[in-house]
Amino acid sequence: MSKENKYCYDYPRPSLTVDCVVFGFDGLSIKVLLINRGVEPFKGKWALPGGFVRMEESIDEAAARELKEETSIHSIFLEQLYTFGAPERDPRGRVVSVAYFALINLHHFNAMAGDDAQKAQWFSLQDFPPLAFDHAEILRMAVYRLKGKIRYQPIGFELLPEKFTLVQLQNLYEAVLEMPLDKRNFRRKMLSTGLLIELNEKDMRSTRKKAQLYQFNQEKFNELSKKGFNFEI
Amino acid sequence: MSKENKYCYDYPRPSLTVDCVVFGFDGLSIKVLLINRGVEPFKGKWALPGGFVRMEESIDEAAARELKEETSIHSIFLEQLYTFGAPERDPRGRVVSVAYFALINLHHFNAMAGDDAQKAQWFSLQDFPPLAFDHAEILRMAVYRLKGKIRYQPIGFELLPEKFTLVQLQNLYEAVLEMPLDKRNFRRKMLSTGLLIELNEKDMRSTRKKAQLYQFNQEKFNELSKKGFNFEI
DNA sequence: GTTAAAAGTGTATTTTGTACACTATATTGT
DNA sequence: ACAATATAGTGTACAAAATACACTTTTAAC
Repeated sequence: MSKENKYCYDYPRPSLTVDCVVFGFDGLSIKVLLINRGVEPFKGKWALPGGFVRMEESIDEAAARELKEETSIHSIFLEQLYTFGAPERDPRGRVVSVAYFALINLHHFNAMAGDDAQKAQWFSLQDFPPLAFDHAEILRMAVYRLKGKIRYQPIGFELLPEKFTLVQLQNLYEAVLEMPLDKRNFRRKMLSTGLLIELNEKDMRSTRKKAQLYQFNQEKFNELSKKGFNFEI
Repeated sequence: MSKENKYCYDYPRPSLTVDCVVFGFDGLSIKVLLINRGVEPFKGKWALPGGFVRMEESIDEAAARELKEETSIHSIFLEQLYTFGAPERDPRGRVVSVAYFALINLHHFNAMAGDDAQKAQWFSLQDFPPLAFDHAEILRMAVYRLKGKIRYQPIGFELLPEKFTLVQLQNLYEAVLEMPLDKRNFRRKMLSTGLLIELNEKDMRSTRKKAQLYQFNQEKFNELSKKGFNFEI
């Protein structure tokens, strides 16, 4: 059981895995990253990146490690979602899985993963293949969490490049919430949080009018959070 | 690993436990139910009720079973909170624990548990003993969840008897949120949800003016929830 | 019947949310 | 060079919700 085995109870026990729901945003819609399984069970099927938790690592560490091993993704927003433990969820036997919820911006992903992760592919949330195990249920819960959380935590910025325009930010919110938002009201509300740094630059990618660039003010958010400030959009 | 062992991977694996944070309300303050441990490690210390997950049961079932075994409590509000998996959280070795979050009203508890659960005791959240393992951290997260959730989900009713007065309900909210609330605003807001059934009875326990009794309208809440209604206090 | 304890009630003000349409700027095409 | 076009950016009126605030009613105890 462990080096310090004073009170060992050797009950039969479930295996423990982690599974990561990684969301990305391409400017138009939210995508989820799936892996084509190379081994049985569900060989050839699409699944969430994940794997077994090792004895010496925390489950947070296991999630980060598996994500890196399977997709080359590292150093991104990653938090625990929910633990799935129905007895028959895995045909290999009793496997309990701690699901994680991750956000990445696709430019960051392309830089990091490159052609490294051939088995990984982004899928639209409106149109994705059948998933292995109970991963469809995990994905459903992750989408629900994302929709809920983006309204009261400034996590949307994790899905955008460091410098972004208000139009990009609004497109992101509209994609996540699956509803149109009023441009003027959205801008007023977002700017009134005081969490956007207005940069001395314009967005050079546009072929039309250049948009103002902003950056998320993480320090200010941390500071305000301590004082009980609540982000709400 | 299991009867159907086609793809068995026999990695060393963590043990899996469940721990339940049970909250009760005595009319004045929120209490948490703790168990005095009869066995090592932490023998004689106070801990959250919980125990090992069995091979054939889901983790939800394990939480309900352990709660019943250790405190005689059954059929109460019980939902998953978070999974704790730091490698050194248990001196017995690698033990990952799925924490649950439960609400019960104390009259219900007394009827159910009676003198059965001598080892169990209610403690104030302001003044509780040192806890075994990382249970203080689990409790901290449960309190945080309770405070957050009571504002956007009608879970407070789980802590009250079936029939309650608005004064009782307000006292509960004030105890959970640790802040005074305005009586008239609270009543208006609560009644405007349409989720309270006004009963044709008065509270007979008071020796002064009798208060109107209400009951939570679960069916109406279910119905409204389907239509995207949001409870908010 | 006076007192005391607890329940119950309404309004004015401030803040926040919502609905809504045009102007400004930079590039493209002629 | 100028007209057309695509995108960014801007303000106000109205409705709804949150907040602040103090007295009256009821019932039992004495």
